[in-house]
Amino acid sequence: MSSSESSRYSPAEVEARWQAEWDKRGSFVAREDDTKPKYYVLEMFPYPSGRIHMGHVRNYTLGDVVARYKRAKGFNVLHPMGWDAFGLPAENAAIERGVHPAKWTHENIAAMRTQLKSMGLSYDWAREVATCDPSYYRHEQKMFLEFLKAGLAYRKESWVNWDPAENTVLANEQVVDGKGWRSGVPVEKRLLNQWNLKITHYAEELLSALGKLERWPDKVRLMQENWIGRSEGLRLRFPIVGRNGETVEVYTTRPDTLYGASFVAVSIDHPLAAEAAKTDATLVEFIADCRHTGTSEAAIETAEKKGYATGLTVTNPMVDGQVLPIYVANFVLMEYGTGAIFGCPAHDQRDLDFARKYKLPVKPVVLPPGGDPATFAVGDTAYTDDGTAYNSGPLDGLDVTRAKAKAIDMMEAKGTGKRAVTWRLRDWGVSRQRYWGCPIPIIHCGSCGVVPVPEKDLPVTLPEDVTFDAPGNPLERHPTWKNVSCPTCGKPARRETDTFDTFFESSWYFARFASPNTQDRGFTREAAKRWLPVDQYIGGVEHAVLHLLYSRFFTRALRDCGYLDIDEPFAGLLTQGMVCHETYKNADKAWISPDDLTRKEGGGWIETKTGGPVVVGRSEKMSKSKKNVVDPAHIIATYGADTARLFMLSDSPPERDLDWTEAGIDGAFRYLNRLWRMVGAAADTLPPSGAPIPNKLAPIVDDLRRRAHRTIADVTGDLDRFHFNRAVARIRELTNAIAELVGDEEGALWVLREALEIAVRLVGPMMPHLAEELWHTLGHKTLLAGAAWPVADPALVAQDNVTVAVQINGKLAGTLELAKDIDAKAAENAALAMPAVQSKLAGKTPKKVVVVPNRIVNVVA
RNA sequence: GCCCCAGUGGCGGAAUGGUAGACGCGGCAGACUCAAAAUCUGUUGCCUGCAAGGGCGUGCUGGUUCGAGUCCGGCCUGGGGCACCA
Repeated sequence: MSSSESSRYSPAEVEARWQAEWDKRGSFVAREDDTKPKYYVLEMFPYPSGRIHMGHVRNYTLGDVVARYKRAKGFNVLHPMGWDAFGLPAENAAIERGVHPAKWTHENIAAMRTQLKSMGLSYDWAREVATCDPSYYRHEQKMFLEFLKAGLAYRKESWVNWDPAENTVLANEQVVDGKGWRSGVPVEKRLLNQWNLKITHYAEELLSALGKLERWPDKVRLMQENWIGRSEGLRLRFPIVGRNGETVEVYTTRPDTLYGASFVAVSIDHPLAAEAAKTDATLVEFIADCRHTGTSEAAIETAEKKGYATGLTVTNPMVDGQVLPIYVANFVLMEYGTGAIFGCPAHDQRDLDFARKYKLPVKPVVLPPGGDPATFAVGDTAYTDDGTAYNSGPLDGLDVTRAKAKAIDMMEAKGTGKRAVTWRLRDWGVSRQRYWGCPIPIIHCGSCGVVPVPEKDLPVTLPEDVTFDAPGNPLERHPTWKNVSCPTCGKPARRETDTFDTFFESSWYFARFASPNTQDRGFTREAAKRWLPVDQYIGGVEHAVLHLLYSRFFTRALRDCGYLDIDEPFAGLLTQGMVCHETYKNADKAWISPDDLTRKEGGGWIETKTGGPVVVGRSEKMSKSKKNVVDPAHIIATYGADTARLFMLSDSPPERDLDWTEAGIDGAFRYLNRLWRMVGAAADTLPPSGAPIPNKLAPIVDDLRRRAHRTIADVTGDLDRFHFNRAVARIRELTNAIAELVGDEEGALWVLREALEIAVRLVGPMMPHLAEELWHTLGHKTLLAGAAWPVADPALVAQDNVTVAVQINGKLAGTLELAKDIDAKAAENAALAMPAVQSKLAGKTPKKVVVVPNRIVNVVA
């Protein structure tokens, strides 16, 4: 090899070569080998949009480091990849470009598969699945029928979120700030017949099991806890005056404030409101008016609290003889609690606003600590904190907690109320009025009603001859597809034309991967038992309550239907941060791409095209709209996958946002080349391993070996805790130490081999192609991808001496080299003997000396 | 409004209550070169001093401690989640 050739590393050639080699040897095929402990690492599978983006690169790099590391540590690793292939972009492509969603999706999958393969990710591609494949979705049709039998799926007419841009229903989880999570268009309320999954059946379990998910981020657990939203309180019936036995049932978490009640309010959707409206035209108008108000954050924020007095009254079951008016109010939600509340203005801000507006009494019944019962009054701010009940008959003198308990006991004893737990979580509406999704296996018959498609007729596949030239669901207007005969009575019937929410597919794919693709069988219970739960799941935090909650629910539903034997799908969860990039605007305040910039002399940027000024904005998540996207394909083509991978790992901890910078990628590339040159230069001159070491070199050898083994210990610990950025730093330190010795003539030769090999092996999970290449440069004939993780020699990791800091009154005065585990008195004496300490003490006797073994001596003067 | 998280050099970030700033980026100086690129070496928290050294430093402010970036209280700023949830 000539020197000009050897001074340049060619990522494209080297990476392709090793990818082919791994592929040929089946290095990453998951085996049903029970002699090793299993480890299932999974990254959230992508939607096949057509090209990978930097978020994918980060996600899959993190997963691949874990997979390769665990493989080397002796685990039997399952690391699969697939495609979340149903969804709206495919249909939009069909509408805009006339390409069939299936064709568009499959082409995208092919393109993205090639891109992922160019990253050198250690997937078992034999287990690849695409959720739009009937061999995949037939199983979820079966699951749905099982859910139906088990009472976990039901059809119900209800007010749902309608996205007018996408012409479909959305689940509550898919509405963000009152807007569709993808379209960004305000959702409307529509009354529709929808299929629902009974996630609320598992509300208690989904909440309590969060405590057991020790390897999940607290943040995600907290978000799920808030989303599930458990509250304890009282359901209480208020008898309606003049209507024998009729009552309004309310839900409250503050039964201790019943003596301060001044009104009852019901939702505009409450049956009582509907009934009252029959004879009251003004109320009809009021209700219609309320429906107009949007559900967006801004609309709710500015919407007035409005009420309409029905003229009806109730008696307060807690307070003898008290009569309260019933209002219909725009702020009471039919979907939460009972759709009716009682208002205690003194101790609830919203009730207070309402009471002031409609001139209702405000009577305080909870006295703040130290408050004077004779003078305490509520002004514009309700008192919602703890205190002592007063003006409350039998509750007087009790604190809030005790008063609540007593009030509930009293109402239960009276038979008019019941202790109750209420959840914020609603059932999951899964019907979507779209084509590119899994058909819901149901037939509607005029005589038999809702009839499940018999199992022998599964899968119900999508028709291919559909048109997208009109708005609405193509399945609905297909000439023949929906016409079938009823499986029960044989009469003409109609197929369900809704499809499942695409979160349905991603709620069980992790289980699908447990079985090989060799047959069309979904997954077997045995295979699931072998591999599940996923040991480490990695993906974006944006799914904290969507996908992650649905999957936890699905796992329980599948467990109860006999598919699985576990409760939780993901034992460990790592939520990665976003990949960000600086943003730029030109003189017209339009976003411009970093590709359209030219560096100005003396710093700063100008717009290449116009030469105009550029304003640099803050770093934000890469997005097309802000034009701050960097295409991974260009980076990989220019620098290679290893450089991109190293950069993804080295600058930020995985859970934090990562700033993409040109300088950072250059730095990663520089390091890759440095390591490559270092090993290349050494390889020819290295003595054979095991050759005897000349005595005069022994101290150098000893020192570097200690550093190398220390690095093994540190990097191993860092990888175990996903501290990838620190692991990279430790490896760089080792290579720096090696580099210092390279100049040190013969010394280098004898110490290099072991240290270099260690560096190469440690960097293997991060830069697998380079490491494999260097492993072979160092003379190995086997693959590094199949090699065991290095083990630190405890004798070399142990230290004889330690550096101890010496402080005077907590301020650093100097350091001491002391034998490890030296006794405290000796350490104290050594510290007191230091000139710096002596001069500071100026002859005085220290008041106290604190000795922390092997760490610090603090002299208190 | 409620809940949560984070504030450390010019920048990304390191630091089981024990030497703040590892590692990298950027900067500066130098070597190599006709020159540049690449590479290598040194240096780089701030102030002060010729120097040895000294002083100040982890958003602000109190506290606990021999010792606080780290623990506790209050505040400020930024980010995230939830939001008529009774």
